[in-house]
Amino acid sequence: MPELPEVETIRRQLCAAGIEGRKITGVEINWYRLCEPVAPPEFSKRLLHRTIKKLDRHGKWLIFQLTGKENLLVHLRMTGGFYLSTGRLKKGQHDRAVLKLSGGLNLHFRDPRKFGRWKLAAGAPEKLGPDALTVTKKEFFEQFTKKNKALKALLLDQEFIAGVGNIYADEALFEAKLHPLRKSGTLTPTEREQLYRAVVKVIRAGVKNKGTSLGDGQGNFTDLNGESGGYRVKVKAYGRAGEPCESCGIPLEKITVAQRTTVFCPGCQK
DNA sequence: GAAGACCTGCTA
DNA sequence: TAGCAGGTCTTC
Repeated sequence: MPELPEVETIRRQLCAAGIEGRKITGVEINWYRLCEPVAPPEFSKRLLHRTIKKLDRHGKWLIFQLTGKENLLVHLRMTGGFYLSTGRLKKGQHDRAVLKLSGGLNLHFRDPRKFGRWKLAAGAPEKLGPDALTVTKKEFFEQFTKKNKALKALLLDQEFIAGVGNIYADEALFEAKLHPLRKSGTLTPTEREQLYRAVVKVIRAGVKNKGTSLGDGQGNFTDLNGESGGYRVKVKAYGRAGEPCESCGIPLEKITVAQRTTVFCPGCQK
């Protein structure tokens, strides 16, 4: 279920666990559609004996920078996640792949819904806008001139900003007091700035709280240690249709925008 | 745009 | 049992 903050949390924890600098000494792929652009046997062969130089991230993509010409790009999609084990390999029920690393560390990729994807590519993922965690106001405004569509659809568009998903899109629009169906081309400069600040604010809050801050108890995101976070800040819009807006008291409404469930306050968001 | 496809597990 | 899920791609 990861959006940018969840992916960033996993990245930081894998780095802290010392994944960088380790060599891939074994590869097991248990789901034939996991990898692109080649089938598991060839994919495994290309990963074997490479060293993870650095673990990077852009938007929702994890980028394993490897020695050699190709990098391993991982997208967790809806239910993907990593965890580590040591010693003799014991596979979990939903493990779709495992990388054995030097020093006896095993990196498991768990993904119940099998939506996650591993890619081998020369560079970074394509067709991504600026990363939502580090985007500058200037970049954000530049992106704005390129598209005119409903704000909710715009925020979910990874070519516009990389990393924002359904929860953080709703939270950012609530924070900015902007209606999800409002066309991006109608925003005043002040409103564009409000939206920029809101996006950065909710994404940073998510990262700070280890990606769990916006869970409302229903979410099942767990970090590397299987923890869902010791404290959480309640979401203000996502998943709260029918509840009173914490700002004006009017019940929040649920609509569908860009095929995604969208919750907003008809009183506050214009 | 909208709808379907990809998948499984959880909740109502 | 039906409906829903925090993502993205393909095809009208």
